[in-house]
Amino acid sequence: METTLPIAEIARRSGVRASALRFYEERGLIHAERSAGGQRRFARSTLRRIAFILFAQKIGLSLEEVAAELAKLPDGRTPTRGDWEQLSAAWTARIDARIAELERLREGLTGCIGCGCLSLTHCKLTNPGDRVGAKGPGARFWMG
Amino acid sequence: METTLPIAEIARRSGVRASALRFYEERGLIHAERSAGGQRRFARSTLRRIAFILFAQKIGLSLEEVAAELAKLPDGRTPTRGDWEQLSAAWTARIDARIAELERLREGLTGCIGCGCLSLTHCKLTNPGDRVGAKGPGARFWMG
DNA sequence: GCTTGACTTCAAGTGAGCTTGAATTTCTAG
DNA sequence: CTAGAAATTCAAGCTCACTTGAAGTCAAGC
Repeated sequence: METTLPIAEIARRSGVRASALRFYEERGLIHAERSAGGQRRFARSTLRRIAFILFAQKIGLSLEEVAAELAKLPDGRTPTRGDWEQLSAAWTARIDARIAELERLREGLTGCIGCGCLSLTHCKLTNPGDRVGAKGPGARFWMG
Repeated sequence: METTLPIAEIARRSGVRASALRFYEERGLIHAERSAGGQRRFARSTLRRIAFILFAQKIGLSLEEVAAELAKLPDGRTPTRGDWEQLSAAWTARIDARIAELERLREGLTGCIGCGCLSLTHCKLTNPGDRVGAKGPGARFWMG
């Protein structure tokens, strides 16, 4: 059983295109040994790293943020389950925050439709005379 | 009380930069009358339209999708509260779906860490011999 | 009338996250 | 050994959602 995998195999198993894998390597997100002829040879553990990247992207991290997270992994050894869990633990909060935001938006949608912004009747009452116009400049105060 | 507002005023009240407002107009998301000299004059109701755009973006719609939604509004008259509610009603489902996805991701994070992808111990048991590799090609089957 | 600031258009630039194409080299099966 | 599949690098291109800059016009106060 070979210990390393060529790029096409990693691409096939992860569902991530080879061009993207090269891009990730360039950005330092993954690493590959090289064959005698200079072709990439990925460790099996790279698959988990890629899974982590996809996961992180799904919950809204940029590649740069993912790189920062992955940089926290131990250098010498293959990461353990504990290593991964430590990395991902902090994300629960992030997911919760995003869920809370979406719930807030849904509230706005069914109720006031985003009080102070989208309502036609209610918010005219609470905000007579287009008072928001007097608040001065400020970026995107409607939505944060 | 003037019935229309210049671009800077709309920018100030909405928190959206003038360049973005011009961009939105170009894409047909908002509309402006023109002064004798060719300057944009926005109706007050444009503010609500912009709020709608920001709201839609927050829940993940592209500008193109927002344009499609806004195209459903009645042409002749200023949209009523009912018009807006009708537009935004369908989004509750979308928000719910996104929340459900995030909850699923959170599950994977605390439990198996995305079974079939991130676990080290458990998924080796349920998926011995790297079976995922035998499933053939397919894009991003890990995360959908 | 003049100055100043707000506004105009149009083209080009930005950044994230890749993809595509060209020219070339390496690997593998027969 | 050879054909052809798979890999390489490098530069350029793409989508989205804007921003920036240049060059010029409009509007309002003195």
